[in-house]
Amino acid sequence: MANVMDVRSALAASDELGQRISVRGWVRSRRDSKAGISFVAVNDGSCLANIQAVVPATLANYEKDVLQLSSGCAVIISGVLTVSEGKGQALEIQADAVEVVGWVDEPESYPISKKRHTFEYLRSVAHLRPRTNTFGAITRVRTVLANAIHNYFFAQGFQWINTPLITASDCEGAGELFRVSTLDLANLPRAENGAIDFAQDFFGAQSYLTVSGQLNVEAFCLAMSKVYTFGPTFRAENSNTSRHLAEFWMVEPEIAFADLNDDAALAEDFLKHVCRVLLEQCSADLEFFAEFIDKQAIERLQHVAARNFERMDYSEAVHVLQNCGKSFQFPVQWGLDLQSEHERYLCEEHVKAPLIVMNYPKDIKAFYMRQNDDGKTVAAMDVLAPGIGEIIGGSQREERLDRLDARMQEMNIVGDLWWYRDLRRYGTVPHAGFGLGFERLLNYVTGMENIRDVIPFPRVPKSAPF
RNA sequence: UCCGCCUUAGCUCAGUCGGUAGAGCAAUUGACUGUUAAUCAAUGGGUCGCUGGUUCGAGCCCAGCAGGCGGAGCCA
Repeated sequence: MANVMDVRSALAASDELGQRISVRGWVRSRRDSKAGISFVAVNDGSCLANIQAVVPATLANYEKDVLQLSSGCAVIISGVLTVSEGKGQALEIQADAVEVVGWVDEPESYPISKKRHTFEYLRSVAHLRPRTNTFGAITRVRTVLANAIHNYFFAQGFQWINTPLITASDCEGAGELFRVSTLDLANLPRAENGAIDFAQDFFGAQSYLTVSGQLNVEAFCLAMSKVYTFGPTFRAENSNTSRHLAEFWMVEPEIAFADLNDDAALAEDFLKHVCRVLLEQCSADLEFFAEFIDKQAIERLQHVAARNFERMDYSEAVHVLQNCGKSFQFPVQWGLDLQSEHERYLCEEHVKAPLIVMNYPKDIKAFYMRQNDDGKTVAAMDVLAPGIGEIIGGSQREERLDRLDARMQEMNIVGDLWWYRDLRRYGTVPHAGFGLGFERLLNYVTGMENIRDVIPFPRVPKSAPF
C-alpha cells in the first residue's frame, strides 16, 4: 500500500501532487464512462467532501470488482494524486489499484441510498446514518464543540471534575430518576414491614443515575475555585418533544467567589468562544448546514460571537410581556414561570438576540438558589436563544447555611444532604454556576430541529433500539 | 402525561363511490458520456403496522392495540 492518507488530508495536499497515495473509506457513488473509466466517490468521514477516484478499465479486477461497486462498499484505493480534469473537484486520484474490503449485501435494500432521506427514517437506521453527509457533519461539529468546551475551560484555569453517574441522593434537582439496582426483580428482599430492603442492594441504599453533577461539583468548587463537569446525565421523565432526551450530555461550570453577574458573564463569554471556534474550524460543515438545513446557521453563530447578550430581570420581562400587545396562550403574571411562547417572544421578537433573564421568583426555582434581599426572588438566570429557547439555566447558590436550611424546610426537601450542608459550615463562600445542555447547543449551532438527530444513539421514552 | 396527525414497494408518497395496487427516486440490465445526487430505455420489486369486527367483497368503514411524528407540560 502506498502512503495512506485520509480524504481530508489528501484533498488539502497540493504539495503531494504526483505522489502515489492510498485512501480508505466507503463508496458514495460510482459513475461509469464508456471512455474506459469509472468515477468512484469515496468518503471516510474525515471531512464533508468525497475524493474522486478515476479508475481505468484496464485494471485486472475492473469487471469483477469495480463495476460491481455500489453505495456503501468499503474500499482501499491507491493511485497518483493529480489535478482533476473534471469540474467538481480540484484534486483526484488516478487509481491503479482498487481493493474491495467489504461488499454490500443486496444493494437493492441497502438502507442509505444516494437520495436524500427523512431524518425520521434515518433514526430507524441509526447504525448507518453516520454514512450520510448530514450526520457526518453533525458528528464532526459535535467533536469540535466538545473540544472547544474543554479547551475554553482549560485555558481559563478550570479543573474538569468527573462527577459520578451513580448517586444515592434523590434530591439533586428536578427530574424523575432511573433506578440502579442489582436486586433480583423477580425475588425482591423484604424488610419485616414488607418494604423492599434496599440495605441488601449493591450500594446498601437506593441508588439512581444522576440527573445533574451540580451538587458534587460544588464540593470541588469550594476548594479548586473554578471547576466544571461535562458528561452524560439521565432523566426518566416521560417527555416526548424534539428538545428532550432521556440520556444527554451536560456542561456544568461552577465558580467560587462569584455572584449571579459573574455567572452570566461566564455564560456569555463561554458561548461566544465556542461559536468563534466553530466558525474557524468547521467552515465546510457549517456551509453545508447553511445550504441544506438552515440558511441562518452561519449568521447565527457570527451574531452570537459578535453581539452583547441582552440582560433583563424577570420582573422586567413580565412587564414587557404584559405590555407588548401580543396575546399569549398562557397567562403572564408575576410569580408564574415563563412559558416557551414567552421566552421565544422575548429573545426572538423583543431583543432579537440571546437574552439572559435574571432574578426569578423563589417559588418557581430550586432550593439551592440564593435568596435575594427582596425576600421574593432568587439569583437565578436563564439564557434564552432565538429559535431554541432556554439553552442555559444557572444560579448563584445559597451559601448561607441558615437560609439554605430554611429553604429546604419550606420546600419539604427530604433526603440526606449532610455533606452538601457541610460545604456551608466549613469555609463557605459565594459561588455560582450553570448547566448547558450539550445537544441543545448542537441543535442551536447546526440548525437541526430535533435533538434526536444530534446525538449518536438517542434514548427517549419507549425507544433505545441501538 | 395531554392534544393533533401519521403507518401502502428499499425510500418519499398517491390511491376517487368499498370492487384483488400506482408514481417518482433507489436497485438490476443495457445504451451513452471526464462523469458530478449524470442522462436515456427496459426490468424486477407489495402479508397495504397488528388484532378483531361490519360486508358478497376492506388499503379504504368501525373498535382495540402497537409504533412514529408535531405541539404542550416538565426541563437542559
